[in-house]
Formats: sequence, C-alpha cells, structure tokens
Amino acid sequence: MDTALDRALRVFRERGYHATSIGDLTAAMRLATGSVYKAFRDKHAVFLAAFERYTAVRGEQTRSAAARGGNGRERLRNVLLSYVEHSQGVEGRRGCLVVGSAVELSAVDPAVRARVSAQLETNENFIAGLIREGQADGSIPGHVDADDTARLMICITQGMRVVGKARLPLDGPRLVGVAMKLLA
Amino acid sequence: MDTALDRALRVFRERGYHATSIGDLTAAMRLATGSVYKAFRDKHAVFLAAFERYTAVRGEQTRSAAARGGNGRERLRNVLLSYVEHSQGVEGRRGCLVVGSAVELSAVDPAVRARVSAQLETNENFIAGLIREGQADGSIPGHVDADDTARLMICITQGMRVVGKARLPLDGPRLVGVAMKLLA
DNA sequence: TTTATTCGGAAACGACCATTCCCTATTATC
DNA sequence: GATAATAGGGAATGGTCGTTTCCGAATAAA
Repeated sequence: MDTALDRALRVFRERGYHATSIGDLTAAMRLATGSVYKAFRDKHAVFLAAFERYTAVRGEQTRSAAARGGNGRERLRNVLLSYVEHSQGVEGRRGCLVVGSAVELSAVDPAVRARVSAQLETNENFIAGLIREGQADGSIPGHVDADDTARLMICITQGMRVVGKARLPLDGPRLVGVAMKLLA
Repeated sequence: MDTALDRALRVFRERGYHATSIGDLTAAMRLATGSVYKAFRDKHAVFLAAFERYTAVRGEQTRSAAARGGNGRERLRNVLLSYVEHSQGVEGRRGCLVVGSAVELSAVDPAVRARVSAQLETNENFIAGLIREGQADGSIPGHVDADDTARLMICITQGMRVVGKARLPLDGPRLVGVAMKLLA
C-alpha cells in the first residue's frame, strides 16, 4: 500500500492535482478504481496522504544531509546543497509537492493551504535552528538575524524548485557558495 | 478586448490553468462561450495570450522600479523590494503566472515551458545587467559574480512568489536587507 | 464441506468539461 | 432603404471526469 502511495505521489508531483485523473492514479498505483476508493475516501484524500508521505520523506532527507556537517555552518551548507541537487535532473523535473500545492491549490483549498504553511514554517524553523547552532559553535557570526535569514533561505529553496521545474541548470557549489554570503 | 484578457489573466493567476473552466473564463471576461472561441482558437490560446500580457505588464513594472534608483545597487534593491511587494497581500495571493505555469504546465506543455524559460532568462539577464551597472558605477564590488548572483536572485524572487501564495507574511525591507548581503 | 466475509476489478452513472454550431442583432455598403 | 457581412450570445454535443455499485474470487470460520 505504501508503494502504491509512492507511485501516486510521483504522478501528483509530475502533473499536479487537477491534471492527474483517477485513471492516471489507478494506472500508476496498479490498482483498480474500486480499490482506490476502498483505501481512500476520494481523490482529495489520496492527495493528502501523498502530501504527508512526501513531507515525511523529504524531512528525513534534509535532516540526514544536515547530519553530515561538523558545525552549524557546514550543516546549513549541506542542506542547501541537498536542495539544489533535488531541484535538478529527473528529481527536479518531477518537482516539489509543497511548491506545487502552494501554487496550484493553496488559494482554493484550505486543508492544503494549512499543510503547506505548516510545512514551510517547519522548514524555516529548522534552518533558523541550524543558524543558531552555528552561532553557538562559532561558525556563524552572532550579528546574523536567524529568523530573517531563514525566511530568505526558504524563498531560495522554494525558488530553486521552481526554476528546476523549468529545467534551467543549477550549479550547486556555485549557487550555494553565493548563498553562504548571507551568513557573513 | 484587452480588458477581457486582463480579467482572464486574473482567473488564471488565481486558480491556475486546469482549474479554470471555460465557464469561469466567460464569467470573468463577461463574454459568451462562442465569443471567446471567436477571439481565440481554444482555451490554450487564451492562456498563452494572458501569459504574454502578464510578462509585458510585469516587465514594465520592474523596469520602472529599477528606474527609481540612482545607481546599480539602488536599482537592484528597488527591483527586489518591488518583488516582495508583489508577493504580498492581494497581489501575492493572486500569484505569479510565470511561477504557476512553471509548476503546473512546464512539465507537460512544451509551448508554455519555452515561454517560462525565456522569461526566467530575461529576468535573470536584467538582474545581471543591474549588477554590472553597479560594478561600473562603483556601488557594487567588482569581485561579485554577476551571473551566479543573478541566478540566485531569480531563485529568491520566484521563491517569494511561492511563499506569498501560501500567505506567509514577508517583510520587504528586512528581507531585502538580508538579500543585499549577496552584493558584498 | 459449507458459510460468511473481505478484497480487488470492471462496468455504469451523473456531472461537467472543452468545443462546435446556429441564431440574432448590429454595422457597413451599395 | 435593402442587403451583405460580422460579431456576439447561447443551446447542443461528444467526451471525460470523479464516484458508486455490483460482481466474482479468495480467505477464514464453523
């Protein structure tokens, strides 16, 4: 069942909510129509479940990227690099479900909007936490405003997903190198 | 006719392509079904015309924001501030059609993808040009890499539209203040 | 072995979509 | 003033959508 949800997730990421039909979903999930409606109340419920799974997986990925850093600054750099990698190539073309939901649904779907906002705030708090860690361990200057910088970095990461979806090439080290000036 | 297109543009920005029906379009444009199909070949053509109009209007807006600056650095700051303003409030909730098209359509619609890529590159070149102007007039250090910084700033601007659509508040002066560190 | 129950599959249904067609005013032309 | 031409409005249409319902197979209980 989780593997079926993963397949649904991929379709939602590629095509968005409205452009994926139940037919697309059943084909991707290798399930019949009735079975999907046995497992989920409706298409919206499938989407919400896929969203939840996506944020869980992505959260784990960025947390593990952060773990590969010796201090706050390195952890933050690794997180940003991880975002660039995920915004490129096949994964980038597939797109970010949070960005997609924000753009396509948050204006008309309160349930989705709430989840998108919560996820953005979670990510922002995570980044702000890394900045404060860096300030505590001396790798980031104390005069950096953690909250403002974190919010700008959220804009950067979400923006990378947008331009990655448009298939513009992104050079990880160069881009992150520039972005790290925000921690000066 | 242009005012009808403006009304269509607003609906496309709010709801995206797939979620706006011909009925939504005719209601917004105050036109009957047949009249829309007299003026445009199909829904896709309406969207493309709206896209073209959107990029023209937005280009004029950011160019005039840039003009209100005495040197390259100030022009760039004004452009960024203008982006934050447009990402907030009613306008922010309405969303950016370039971002929306990139996320919802660029994966499956080559015509849209070409226009989105072209627009992103135009914006990026404009920003890179402002950076070089600043370097020529001495307001921006010469060691700043214009291309890399411009690409990151494109990520920032597109990202602001995403979080603005999700209705997170954005403080213009604070955010831009942090972003200007990229020109150090 | 028989019965009850759960599970997946496929056909059926009503609603709504994009598109086409036709009709009616209104304008321009002679 | 009559007529041709055009623009706009709205009903009709074929197709597809999301959802429901029903049916058969497989499994567990008795």
